[in-house]
Amino acid sequence: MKSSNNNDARYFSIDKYSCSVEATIDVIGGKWKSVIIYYLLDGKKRFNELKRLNNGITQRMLTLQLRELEADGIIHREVYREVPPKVEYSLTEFGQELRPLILMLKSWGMNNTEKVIENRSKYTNKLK
Amino acid sequence: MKSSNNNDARYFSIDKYSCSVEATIDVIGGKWKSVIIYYLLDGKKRFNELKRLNNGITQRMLTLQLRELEADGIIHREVYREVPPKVEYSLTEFGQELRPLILMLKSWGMNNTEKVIENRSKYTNKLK
DNA sequence: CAGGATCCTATCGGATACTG
DNA sequence: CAGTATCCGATAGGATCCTG
Repeated sequence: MKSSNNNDARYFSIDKYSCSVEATIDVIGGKWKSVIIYYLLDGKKRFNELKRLNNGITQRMLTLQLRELEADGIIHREVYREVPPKVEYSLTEFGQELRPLILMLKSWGMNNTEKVIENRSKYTNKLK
Repeated sequence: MKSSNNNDARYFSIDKYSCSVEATIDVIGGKWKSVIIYYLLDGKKRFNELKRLNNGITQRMLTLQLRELEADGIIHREVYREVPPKVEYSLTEFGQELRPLILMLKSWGMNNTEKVIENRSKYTNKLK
């Protein structure tokens, strides 16, 4: 979470969403969230583990995204009082309900990303 | 599209995506795209029609999002040479392949948005 | 190890005015 | 009607340094 003030756009009411598609995207959208959830589908992960899996994400962004997912009730954050510290992230039961959705995102991407890339370059060339 | 220069982040190769989930989100993510696609599921729509349906979207943003969806091969833009001008947007065959995904986004949102909102406010209060 | 705190830039996205 | 063009503030996101 960015801060605890109530101006945060994430804390508007349900009326904020004119379409429920938008609401779902608000939960799993953004550059990293759906990928984080994807990696949590097969079990809990530690902070640095997630950082390695999400190639290129910075500590700051990972922290922010994890906090938002936690706030939405999608993931659980378990802190072990040890030295050195150990924190494990896992999907909540509620978060598990995203499984079919995330798997479909994965599947669509595997089947169609190449075509998208190809379309984009064709379109760019057509503009010239 | 923002411009025709090749620095545009959208024109990186497939290697840009470390996970295919990320690639899919790049196509349907953002604040408006999935909603636009949702409204196109039941047939072609004109520009201002989409503008009205996407409550609050500005002309500028609608144009930008439509151009990107067109570049990715998701939608088709049909221009009628009339006065006043008439432009119709529709899903391509490729875009139709997103149907199950979009419907699942819609369905998840309908079933779970209230709980998300509730979780968020609980979380915020816990922080105080 | 798992972050918090700062600082900074780039992109997102809105407001307004104009046009073929 | 369906856009462009321009300006601007807000937010996303990265780099770096610090710490229990």
